Amino acid sequence: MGALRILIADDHEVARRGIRSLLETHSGWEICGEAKDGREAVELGGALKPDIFLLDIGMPNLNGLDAARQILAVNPDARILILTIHDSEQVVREVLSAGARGFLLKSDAGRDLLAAVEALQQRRTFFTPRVAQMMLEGYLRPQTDDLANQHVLTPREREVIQLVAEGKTTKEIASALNLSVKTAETHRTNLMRKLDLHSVADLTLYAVRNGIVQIY
Amino acid sequence: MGALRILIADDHEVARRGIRSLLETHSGWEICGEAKDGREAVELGGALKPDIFLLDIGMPNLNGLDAARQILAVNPDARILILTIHDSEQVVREVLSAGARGFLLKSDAGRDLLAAVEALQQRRTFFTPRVAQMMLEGYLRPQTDDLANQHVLTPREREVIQLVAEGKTTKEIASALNLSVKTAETHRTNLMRKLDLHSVADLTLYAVRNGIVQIY
DNA sequence: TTTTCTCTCCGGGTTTTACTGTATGCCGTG
DNA sequence: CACGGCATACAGTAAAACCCGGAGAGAAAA
Repeated sequence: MGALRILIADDHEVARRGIRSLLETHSGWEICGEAKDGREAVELGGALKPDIFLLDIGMPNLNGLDAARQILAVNPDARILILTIHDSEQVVREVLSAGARGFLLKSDAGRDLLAAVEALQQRRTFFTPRVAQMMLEGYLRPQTDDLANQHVLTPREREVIQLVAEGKTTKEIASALNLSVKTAETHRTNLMRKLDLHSVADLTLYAVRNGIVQIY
Repeated sequence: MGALRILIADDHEVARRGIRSLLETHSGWEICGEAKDGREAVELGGALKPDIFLLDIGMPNLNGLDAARQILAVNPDARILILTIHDSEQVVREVLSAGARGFLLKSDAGRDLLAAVEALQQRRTFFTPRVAQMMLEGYLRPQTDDLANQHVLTPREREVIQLVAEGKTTKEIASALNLSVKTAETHRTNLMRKLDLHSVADLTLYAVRNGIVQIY
């Protein structure tokens, strides 16, 4: 059997070079092509028939998720690994619904990329523990897709995290929501446990990332 | 004369690899070190005395702009090239005021990185036409309240607020900056007094709004 | 030179968080 | 109906954050 043929799609040349350089340390793998956006990835995918597609999400012309859907529509056996800088639950869910077999943060790529490609080579899936955790908590229950984010946190918890992220103390939150201080505390505790976060700053960044509070 | 010694700082290993791979195509250049955040860049800079620093802006622990300021404070002859994904006028202005000799978008890096490093090697500056245009527009315009805000905080305070916004406890901050816990506390207190903010969440939002921490 | 600013450090105090539990009623699904 | 998830509420503890002071060294500005 021949080498495992991999197609890389990323709009940044330095990123493609970095990925290529990392993958080339592994024998038996071949970078059969590079695409600078999703459209090119789809076209090259049809022409080159790679075994594995390595797609960035944020690309011009056609993003990686829509590219994945198009690739899979033509070739359902394509193995797709999504590589991106974003890691909100919303993104994770979209990645999964697009049909990707793996998902990797760019910040983790240095450590996990080889393992991820190996997993896909052996027709397994690859998700970092953090993403796997999100999947367990969010995706396994029936998803109504559009309001997906709401399903991880309860409505009450979303109210609370917004107030936390806006700088309110627990006492102020309790007062604003007509709760006892103890109840507000419980919601905070549950939020931190659910999201595996352990400080107000982390909760605030989560709220920003997920559009629960407005930055501007 | 020896090789031109270059230090690379980027929190993503794939990015560092890509940059390294690109620079290694040029003879007479040597990557003397890699840093995964600004603090490491400052430390390695002191130890290795590179000719050129290649700094990403969005990095944990210490961002590239504050790292540039610290490096230049110790070694005013350091040549610094900023490499980033953001290209707002505000960012350009901060890059210039930090004392960088060059500024490059990551999306342009594949095309322009070698030329940029060459420019700095010859003790010239490098700015892409797009950035040069922004400089012209940005400098003609009197500074808005942004820059004023910038000067409200001391460099030390910016370091502290970044770490606070990244979810570090006061103890962890003290340890990271080699301070007593009391000193770290004082900086926190002063930050809150200066900015008229009164919670970690408010500090975090301030840091996000002012680009001291990266959201993604 | 005097003044101001920055960074450093400390004592002593109160308030708030973070975390671990327990518990009760409500409500919708299977 | 039983079960699970949700919202509610409480007890208690250790840690952290917050806030009030003060103070010295060194650098920069007036």
